[in-house]
Amino acid sequence: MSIQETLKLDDQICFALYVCSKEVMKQYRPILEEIGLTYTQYITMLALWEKENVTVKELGAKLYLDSGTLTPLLKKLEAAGLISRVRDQQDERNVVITLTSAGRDLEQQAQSIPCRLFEQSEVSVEELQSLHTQLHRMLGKLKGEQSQT
Amino acid sequence: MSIQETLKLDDQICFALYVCSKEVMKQYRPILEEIGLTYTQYITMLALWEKENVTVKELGAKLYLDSGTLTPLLKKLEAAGLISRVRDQQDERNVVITLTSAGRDLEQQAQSIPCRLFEQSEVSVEELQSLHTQLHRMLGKLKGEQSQT
DNA sequence: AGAAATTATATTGCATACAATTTAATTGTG
DNA sequence: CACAATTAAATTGTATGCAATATAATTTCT
Repeated sequence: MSIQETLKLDDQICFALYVCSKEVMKQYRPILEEIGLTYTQYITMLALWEKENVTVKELGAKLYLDSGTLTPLLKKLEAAGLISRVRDQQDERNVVITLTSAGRDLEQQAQSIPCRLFEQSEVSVEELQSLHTQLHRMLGKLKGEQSQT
Repeated sequence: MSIQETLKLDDQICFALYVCSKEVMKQYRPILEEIGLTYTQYITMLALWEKENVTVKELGAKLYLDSGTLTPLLKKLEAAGLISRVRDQQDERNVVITLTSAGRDLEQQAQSIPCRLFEQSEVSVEELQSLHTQLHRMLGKLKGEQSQT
């Protein structure tokens, strides 16, 4: 009776998460289009601006994506001139991702994006903060279970 | 300095939402596989168990999906014998979705799914409730903006 | 009534996601 | 050292998602 004991769509937290995530991505789309990135390409660049010279594996761990998704995506970013993909001479199994100068320059243009999104969101800082905290907590639980299995 | 004023990946609420949604869907996958549904097919069936005899348009509004996604998905559910897609005699533009008896029977097998997910989630009812409320509130804001535009 | 505008699906094209398999390189072991 | 096991990417196949376009049916408007 409390929670999760019915099949009603709007009672499903999974559905709220799914829709909320998609709607937020929809807000990003026109803004990211200005700098020529899709949403997934954007979070990939965020990860690389934070730390480059990473392998596909490391990048995938941070982004929760596997090589099946990343390989073609990284090839597109490479074709766009934002990154380079080079086999590690030390261990040829690894492909190391580096930013090009164009990729590094793009960070400046992206600086304003979080603020722009926040401003158009009508949501208070407290509410976002609280949501953020809860999502991270839940994520921790989800990851914990998996390693348990 | 407070929130959303940096490009750090883990500071982005959009990323927390995106990852959390994917991880939750990952939890569902093996359970839904038992009844032969993907996650999107599952939420589509949830919507239909609640109210059938709906058009693709109405279903799309409830699920936040357009005909480009729904048409092929509904054809698969039809091929699986769970639903029927029939042109409305009154208005041939509409396609009305109805459950077959197999589709209706499947609801029984799905009854336990929310509970099973909750039990393996390690998250408290209060936490889920709170997250759910906040997601709905944010969703309301996001939808509000769109109609404004 | 008949053309124009609108509406509901379907289709096409592009970009993810992810499981499963393949390939190539490296490591561990007898 | 040779071979099995492991590991990292890439590839293949299936299923979304969504923008843009196409198609067909209905409505509106003159």
